[in-house]
Amino acid sequence: MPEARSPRWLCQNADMTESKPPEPHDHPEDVTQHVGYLLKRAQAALRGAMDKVLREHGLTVPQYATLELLALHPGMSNADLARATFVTRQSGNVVLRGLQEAGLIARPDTADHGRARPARLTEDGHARLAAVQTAVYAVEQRMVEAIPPKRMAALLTDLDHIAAALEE
Amino acid sequence: MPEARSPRWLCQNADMTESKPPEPHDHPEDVTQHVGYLLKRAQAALRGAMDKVLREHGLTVPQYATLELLALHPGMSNADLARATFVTRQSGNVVLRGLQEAGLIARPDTADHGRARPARLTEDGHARLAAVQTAVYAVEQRMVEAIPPKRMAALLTDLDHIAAALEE
DNA sequence: TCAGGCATGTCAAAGTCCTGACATAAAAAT
DNA sequence: ATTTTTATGTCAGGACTTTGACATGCCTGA
Repeated sequence: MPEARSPRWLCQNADMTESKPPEPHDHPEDVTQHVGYLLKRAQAALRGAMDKVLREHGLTVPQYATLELLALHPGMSNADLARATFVTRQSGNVVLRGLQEAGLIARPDTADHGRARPARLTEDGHARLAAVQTAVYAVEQRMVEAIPPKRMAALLTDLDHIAAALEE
Repeated sequence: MPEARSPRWLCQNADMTESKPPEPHDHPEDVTQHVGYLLKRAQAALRGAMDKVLREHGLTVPQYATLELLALHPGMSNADLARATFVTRQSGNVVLRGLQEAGLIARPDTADHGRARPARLTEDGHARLAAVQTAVYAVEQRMVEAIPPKRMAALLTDLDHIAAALEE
């Protein structure tokens, strides 16, 4: 018997009279069972947990993501980072500026090639990132432990395929 | 051989010199391979596709979600809907007000029990929802087709477990 | 060569959402 | 019965993000 996957916090004033028939896959009329809804739910939970952890270190989620990406790929430009963190260039710009004012990243005032100004972590940036990573990785660990190890690889590829299918 | 899962739009100015060693699971240093990142990527892609489709019908994503939930569970209150759509009560309130001004939902001016005012779809609300559903379900279909049917159930439960693990 | 296309960085305005706070009403605890 | 706790709706303020627009610098093709 499949256990109830519906969150039970929407049962307050609503009439839950009709019980869901099994309706195995394809198009269950219960929206909370759709892939999109579950995806959003998981992402919202992750966002909340990340926010909570990062706030103690004075960082926002996009700021942390930028730090992590710059540690892996030094020299990324604002546009690169914006695409990679799924925000607009404009938002990425304010993120970068905040990071720069905080002294965590540095980028040349003038671009030698094109207009892109490659950003890099400062000493403080590396230190701040290292300090945050333990806390963030603990959150990720909670996620990893929530799913059977055998299915991890499949989950990653499925998520990747979903993203690819929706990005055209 | 595992195909490259890294998006290649971050290879502009960054130095991609060091090639990632396989490092099967657990803690790959490439952040774009972490569960959290893939999750965010998939959700961002979904959000974008939904936005694009819903704009043609004059609805935002939270508004559509509210309509869908009200169709399934008439009588949900603002707080109920806010929780179910993963926004704050305040944001949920403006969503509901917009829907009410558009004549898609109706709720009593006075609460008979407590302060909660149960909301319901109007005739126009049902019609608008039906008009949008075909377009939205087409998007969902692209997602569903992107993953092997055998893994669908596992994916849903995995996403559910992830959300549950992060919500405490 | 040079004209168009394309990518990037940035500005201004608007929109969206959240945090913090308060008042009210039901439920629970004392 | 009174107090405390919890839940809801709402207001004001601010933080963040997006849309739209413009200027600049490569790059490709005629």
